[in-house]
Amino acid sequence: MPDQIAENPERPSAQTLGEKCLEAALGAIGEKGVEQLSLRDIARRLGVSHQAPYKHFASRDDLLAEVIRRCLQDFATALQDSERDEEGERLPPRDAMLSLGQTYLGYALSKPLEYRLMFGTAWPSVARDRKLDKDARAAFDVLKARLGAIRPLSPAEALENDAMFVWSTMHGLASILQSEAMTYLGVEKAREEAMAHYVMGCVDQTLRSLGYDAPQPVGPSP
Amino acid sequence: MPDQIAENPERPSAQTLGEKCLEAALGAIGEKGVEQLSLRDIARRLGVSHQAPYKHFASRDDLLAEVIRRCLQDFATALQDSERDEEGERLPPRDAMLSLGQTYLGYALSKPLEYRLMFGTAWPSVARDRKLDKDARAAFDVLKARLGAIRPLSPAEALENDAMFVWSTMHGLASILQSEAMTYLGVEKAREEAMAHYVMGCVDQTLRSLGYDAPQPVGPSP
DNA sequence: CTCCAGTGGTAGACGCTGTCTACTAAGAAA
DNA sequence: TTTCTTAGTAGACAGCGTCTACCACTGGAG
Repeated sequence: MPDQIAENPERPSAQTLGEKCLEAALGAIGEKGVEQLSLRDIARRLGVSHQAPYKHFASRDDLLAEVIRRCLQDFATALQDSERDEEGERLPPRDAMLSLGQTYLGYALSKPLEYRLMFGTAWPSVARDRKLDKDARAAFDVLKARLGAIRPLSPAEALENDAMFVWSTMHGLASILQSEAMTYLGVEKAREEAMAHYVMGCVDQTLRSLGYDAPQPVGPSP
Repeated sequence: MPDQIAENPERPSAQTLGEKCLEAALGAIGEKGVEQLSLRDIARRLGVSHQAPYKHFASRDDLLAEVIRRCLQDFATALQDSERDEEGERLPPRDAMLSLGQTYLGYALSKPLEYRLMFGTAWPSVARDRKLDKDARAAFDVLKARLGAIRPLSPAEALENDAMFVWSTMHGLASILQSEAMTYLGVEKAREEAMAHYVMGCVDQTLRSLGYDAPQPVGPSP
């Protein structure tokens, strides 16, 4: 059972097909939706036999899980990178938090395909075995750390609660925006952006009232 | 093209199979997930030929869309009913709003299957033709009306903005709770409920600071 | 009464899918 | 040289949605 191939880049051509499969899968999902993802289709796209992809992925769901993992890692990296500005300078904690929100929403809107794949689709059952949860947790940890930077004295549990509130709203808003929900609720496209901005303002205001107003430096006493 | 059958209950036996299909579909989805929903499977469950369901539904997606519609209607009714207490008495506006939140989350948790079907799965493409959006809008309208009851003087646009914030958070929280997200983020089951309660408290507090504190009676001036 | 159209069911076929098994060619290792 | 692994091919099978054809029953119109 291969199952764990395509990890260490030894030979160039050997790994290429597995990698090409991942790319092609993302493209295929973009064209026809994740429901229509078919191993035979991507084999056809790559001009190989319908069985070739099985040398790199144990099953259709295995390929899908791997695609999702790439997305999760890319997403977590984007969130992490939002801590610094264009010049690579670390932003002050509060600005970093706002930047995180912008990045989160921007990612969901600019890569709706990937976002839906990560958070809008039921993960294939093999996701558990493939330890996808570890990659998902990385993204949530960025959020917790960002809040913790503003209030380093807060207990971890309080930070986690607040992070859950922020995540809930951001995730809900992103889900609504990237689905056609706004459209079939009768909201015109022009107002969508304004509404999204408003909702984010609500989160900001709530955080402020929760004490995430100004950066709280580490106190002098132990 | 039949397409619009199973609407008016004329003969008892004629409509039964269509209805049975809907029930069986909901059951099948509960057992094997919406991805695995198969017309042939439900035909088998009902002991009829693999083509019999096609006399009542034009396609697999058509059946699925109809299932979703039933869920949406049931959901909207539940939200609407939350306006009254056990004795059928109308709650005061603010209490009605809180009751709506409880009902929303309770529905998502007690009927995760239906909730995911409505808001967690990509609607089949025929949903547009079948005018599912009308049913979805009914649920959102309940929320807007509930907020409007507290602040009858607010312009519709402001109410819609605030409704979007409430909906975003509630939807995000519900999505997170009914997926296994909390589990693979390492939150133990015991804390889940407390976190959900905390997040709802955040929404409540935000609404309060937005002026939805006390019921605002209709003013005397036009 | 007869005819005939519509309605709800059956059966068969087609092309698609995932996946199992067997086979082959190339290269590395013994 | 022989043998083992790897990455590909090809064939087969069952399950799926859906198209088409066929059959039985109903209820009116003539």
